[in-house]
Amino acid sequence: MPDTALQDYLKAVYKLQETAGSEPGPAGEPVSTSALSERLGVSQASVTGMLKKLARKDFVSHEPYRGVRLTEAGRRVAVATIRRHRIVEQFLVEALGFTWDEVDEEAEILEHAVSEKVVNRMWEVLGRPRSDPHGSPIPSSEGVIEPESDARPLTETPVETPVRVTRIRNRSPDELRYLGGLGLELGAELVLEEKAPFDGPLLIRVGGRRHALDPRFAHAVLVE
Amino acid sequence: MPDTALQDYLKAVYKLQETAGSEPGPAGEPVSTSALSERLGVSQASVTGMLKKLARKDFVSHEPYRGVRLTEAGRRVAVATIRRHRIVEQFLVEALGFTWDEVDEEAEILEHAVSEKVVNRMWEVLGRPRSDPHGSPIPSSEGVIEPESDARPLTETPVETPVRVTRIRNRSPDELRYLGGLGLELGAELVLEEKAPFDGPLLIRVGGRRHALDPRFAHAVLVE
DNA sequence: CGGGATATTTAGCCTTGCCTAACTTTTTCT
DNA sequence: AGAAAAAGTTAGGCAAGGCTAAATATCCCG
Repeated sequence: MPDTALQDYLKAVYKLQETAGSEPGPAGEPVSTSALSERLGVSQASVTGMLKKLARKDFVSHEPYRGVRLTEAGRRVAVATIRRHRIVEQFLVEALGFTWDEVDEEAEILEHAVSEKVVNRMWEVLGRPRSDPHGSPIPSSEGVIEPESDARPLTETPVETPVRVTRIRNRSPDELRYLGGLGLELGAELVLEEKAPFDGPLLIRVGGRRHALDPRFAHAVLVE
Repeated sequence: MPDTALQDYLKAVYKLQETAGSEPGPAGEPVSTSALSERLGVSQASVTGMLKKLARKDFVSHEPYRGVRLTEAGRRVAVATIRRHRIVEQFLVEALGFTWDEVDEEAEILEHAVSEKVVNRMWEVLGRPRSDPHGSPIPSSEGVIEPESDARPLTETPVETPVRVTRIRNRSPDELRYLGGLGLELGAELVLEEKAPFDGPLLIRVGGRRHALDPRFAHAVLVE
């Protein structure tokens, strides 16, 4: 695909706006050059260059020195890319027997190669799933993302109350395998037993077993 | 993928060596710059440039003004690319419900995006097929291509002898739909009723129906 | 408020793969 | 054979997307 880079940048802007706790799009928080540089593994100068191009094509609005935000057109491209990514992931797991830790890497490439026709067929064959193997919602072909009920990071859940894992926002195969090893899979029941004062490890109980959980992981685990 | 162009060139050299009736590889017929230019839809100058690069990397041997042939390394890359292409095509038809005329285009892109792991899983899920939707053999993962029994072009088959369609070497969706409309599908029985003297249309009978067949199509239909 | 630290942009360069135009080699045809 | 045609190569450019180094904005803190 010729616009692999373009899609990757827009997706990164989208996710960073989202991470900032804002609606990705013209109204959300702007995203800094350095954040994009880090996320994409590319020099800041390269980011600036690409942002100018994206701004010229009206996919982002760029105020020099103050970051970018997606335009409506940019948001559409980003969401379509995320849709392809998540459907491909789900397909790799459900139809081809991959494990959840292997699929992000593969999908990162396939999301740029798979046509709308192919991805829509995959989605049909899978029975029109609403989420991917990590519990992330699959946007509709019209670009709508169903809001996630009331899932919250494990770090913000009350102590001694049973909750269920609904989503795991983590892309590292190693870390996903580690979490899976603890029994932290989608749908797993768990109880938060002890929350460290500031940013220390959490103590959780999953399937009768107790584990200490690094807060960085815990933040990526959404429960309800 | 970074080496999309490289794979496309090597695949084209492979197919052109093969078309010349020779074993693709160091021993086969050399392929001309202009043949590659036409097949790849790229200027002759561009072909020359790329051939120099491929020669530098030892994927082809290039005698200036006299064409190129694949080295053993080049053959391996070409065959692996063809394997991915054909497995993807078969998968699109068998697992995703595409029709045989739609899949070449899609596979042309996916062949560069799909990892060995993914393509091998597809092949397993399909039940280890030996050929693709057009009857073309799927190379093994070691790069071996089973020789096709004694399939011959329809143009070289004796008159009034029933034969069976084993392969259709044609990539144009329009033409494939046209052939399908005549009943010329894999496995179809047909009889060649009349062969024009030099290069005129053939008269064939398929499933009780008689059709005139342009010799260019007829050459692409292999039978046994 | 001023200045150093940090973030961002600009300038200049590289590689890929493509292009056209001009030149050279090979082929073909009389 | 010898010239015209065809095929192939070289030269010079362009757009994409990267990079580093240098210049400039912004931020933050004493």
